[in-house]
Order: sequence, then structure tokens, then C-alpha cells
Amino acid sequence: MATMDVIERISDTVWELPVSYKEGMRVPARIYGTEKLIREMDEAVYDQITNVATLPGITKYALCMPDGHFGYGFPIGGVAAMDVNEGGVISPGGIGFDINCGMRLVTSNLTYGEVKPHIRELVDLLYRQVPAGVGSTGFLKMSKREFREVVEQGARWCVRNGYGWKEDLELTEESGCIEGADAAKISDKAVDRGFKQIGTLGSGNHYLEIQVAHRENIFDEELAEAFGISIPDQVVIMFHCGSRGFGHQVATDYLQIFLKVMDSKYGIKILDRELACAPFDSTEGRDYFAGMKCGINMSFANRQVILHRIREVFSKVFGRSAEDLGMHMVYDVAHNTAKLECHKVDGREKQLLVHRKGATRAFGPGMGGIPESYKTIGQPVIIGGSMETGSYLLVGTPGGAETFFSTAHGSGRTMSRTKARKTWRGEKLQREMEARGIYVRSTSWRGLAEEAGGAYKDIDEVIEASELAGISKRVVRFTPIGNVKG
DNA sequence: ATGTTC
Repeated sequence: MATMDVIERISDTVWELPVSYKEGMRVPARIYGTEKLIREMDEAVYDQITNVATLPGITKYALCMPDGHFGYGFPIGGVAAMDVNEGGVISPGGIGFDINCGMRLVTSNLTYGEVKPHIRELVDLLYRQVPAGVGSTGFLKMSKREFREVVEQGARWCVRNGYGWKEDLELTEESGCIEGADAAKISDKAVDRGFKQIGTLGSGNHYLEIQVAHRENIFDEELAEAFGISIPDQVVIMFHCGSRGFGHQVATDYLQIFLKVMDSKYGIKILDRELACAPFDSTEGRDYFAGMKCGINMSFANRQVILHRIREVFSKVFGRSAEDLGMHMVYDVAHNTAKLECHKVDGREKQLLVHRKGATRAFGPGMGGIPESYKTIGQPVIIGGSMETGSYLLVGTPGGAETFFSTAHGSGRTMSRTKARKTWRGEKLQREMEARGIYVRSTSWRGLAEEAGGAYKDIDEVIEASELAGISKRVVRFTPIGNVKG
């Protein structure tokens, strides 16, 4: 493979493609991963991440996390920080169509032994109460005008309306409401698609999972306890979803606008039209930033209402209140965003627009913007594996400075959905998983087959690469026992 | 990811 001949090994887990690799690169591209992950990575990822390295304002490196795979414009797993005072751009392809697709992790004080006899009942009821699948709608009835308030207020709106606890907000990135969301910057079409979608899971790789923290999978007892994982074989709930059709429409709207003005108005030439962008400091760029933040808030609200439903389901099945069941949030992380952050580059503080597309923010100890209770230990990082293997809770580290404090977000696909459909059958997979102790319900057999564990990279290898590279540190590995699949 | 090809 041609790229392997020119890629430079910086360390066991950091690999670099120099600016000489491709004409127009402003910075080198750095890919994180063990040698195995790097060798297995789709060649298209190298092409995409070096395209990203040509974008105006890109600072230090175009980065790809160990779970990187082919995506729209940017690879999924891509991180790019644009200097907004040096003509840096904002690009929807660097954020993803599913704006603020993310993960939420919730504890319980139940053990595996207590939950096991109820797992079918729990999953079946969750399947009913948290609608999944393409085009699904939620139980909340609101007007389009009210929905515009929701996308400006995020999870705060939910808690104020009885869908959650006050503490949930403190334990959500951006406290569940990113500042600067402006509903005047989103289209009626986006509102039409989104206003019935709060409290719904979606499809694809979105899921809601019941998991167990087995004693042997706790890597740091002190940190685990600080995050609320302290009972042997403790049961937790992890879920993954985003801004549904709403975020998709916001991204689509602005991609069209950017394609029109990018070259004609701003003279920006790009190698791939999927990298459509606009200067951050422009009318179009700022409008998208404010509209995209509505997508971020819609997603926080979505996960907040889903958490409310999960608490109701557990409460009904176990006949105790959610408070009594210890159903506290560990944290909520965003996977698909661009955020204005200050980072030190070559000894100087710079204001950067950090695009993270299929990458998790991983702030280290002492940094601003993380919950008070975690201030001295660092930000929790929630990484979902495939439904068959396992997931992780990690913590941000000082070494994250190398990646603008970003790390992996999941397993990362190795096989296309089409090929996965031909390799597995959903019905058979469900039976096999049940025999292995994972009860799964899905809205579609086809969708289930697409998400087979074998279609993904080895999550343990991805996590090991992230830890060896020093950009995050393992705390707990979780094993799935029940799953609602979108 | 997505009213899975406006």
C-alpha cells in the first residue's frame, strides 16, 4: 500500500503524513493508532485527512483518531482546529450531518444478579417507551414555535418541564445548553422535520444499552468511584443518539449555501466538494455556527428526554423511584461538533474553532468547562463499542494537548453496511447474541445485521491506542446485557 | 446519520 511507504512513524501510536504528501497541505496530517489499526485503515481515510490539511486556517495538524473511517468529506474520527483570527473556516463536513450525535452514561445501584431476571421485561419496555427507527416520533406534543425554544434552550427546557433532574444539567457537556444557538438561523423545513422527534433514538448505529461493570474490568478504582461506579457487577445504562432529521436538515441547508458562496464570494478552492466551507468570520459562517448550535441543543434535549423515559421504565420494573435506584448521570458527551476553544499552540494561546467529527472532547484535570465534581480528575469520556463487544468509560489527560484534547468516539466500522448485510442475518444474530447473554430488540433485521460486532474494529485495540498515545485513560470497561437498536 | 436518492 502506497501510503504505508511514506507515512512516518512518530511513536508506537502516532503516524504522520508530511505536507509533501499532497499539494496544498498547510499542515501535516497525524493519524493515531497501533500499527495494526494503521495497516487496516481504509486508504480513503489518508486521502480525506490530507484533504482536510489543505483547509484555510487549519492549525498544527489535521488529526484522525484511532477509530477513523471513511466519511462525508472529513473522515469520521477527524479533528481539525481552525484559527478564527487567521481566516479559519467552518465546514459542515467536519461536524457531520448528525450534529451532536453523542453518548450519555447513567448509573444504577442494581447489580447484574438483580437485573438479569428482568432483562427481557426491561428491554421490551424500553423498546416501547423510547421510539427507535427511521422516521420515528416521540411522545412530546409541542408546537413548532415551542420547538424553536427547545433548540435554543437544550436540556434546560426539558428539566424545567419535568423531564429530568437539575443535576443532569451539570453533568452534560455545555451544561446541556450551548450558548449562541439562534433559531432565526434555521429553516422551517428543519423545524418541520424535528418538532416531533424529541425523545427518539433514531437508526443506524444509534442504540440504548444495559451494561455491567464487572469487577475485573475496572482499571482505576478511585476514578471509577468518583464517576459513580463502585458496586461489584454494577448495572449502568449507556445510549447513543443525535439530532435526528433536524440536525441533518440544518447541515444540508448550509452545505448548499456554502457551495454557492465559497468560491464566488470568498475565493476558497477545495479538493473535494464535500469539504464545502465558509470563513468562520463571515455572515454565512456565523449563521451556520448559530444554526448548528440549535442542532447541538436539540440533541442534548433529545438525550435528556430519553433519560427521563429510561428512569420511568426502571422505576416501573423494579417498583422503586429512580432516585432510590441511584439513576444518576455520569456524563453526556458530544461526538459531532465544532466549538470555539482556546488552546496553546507553540506557546501562544489561540482562539480555535475545533471541529470534532466522530471524536470526543477529552479535557484534562483542572481545565475549564468540566463539571465541578470532576474538576480535579478530568472529564469523563464515554466510548461506545459495538453492541456485541463492550464499551468504555475513560478520563481526559494532560497529554490530550497534542490533539486539542480530543480522543476516539467508538469502534469505527471496518466493513460497509452493504457488505455487513450480506454477511449476517438479523434474525440469526439476535438468537446468537441472546445465547451469549445479550438480549437485543431492533426495529429492523437489516439494521441489526449492519451493526454486527464483526463489522467493527476491535474496541479494545482502539482504546489501547488512545491510552498509549496519552490522549485519554481507561477507567471502566462495560459488558452489554440488553440492547435497543435503532 | 437521514421522511436511507430534492
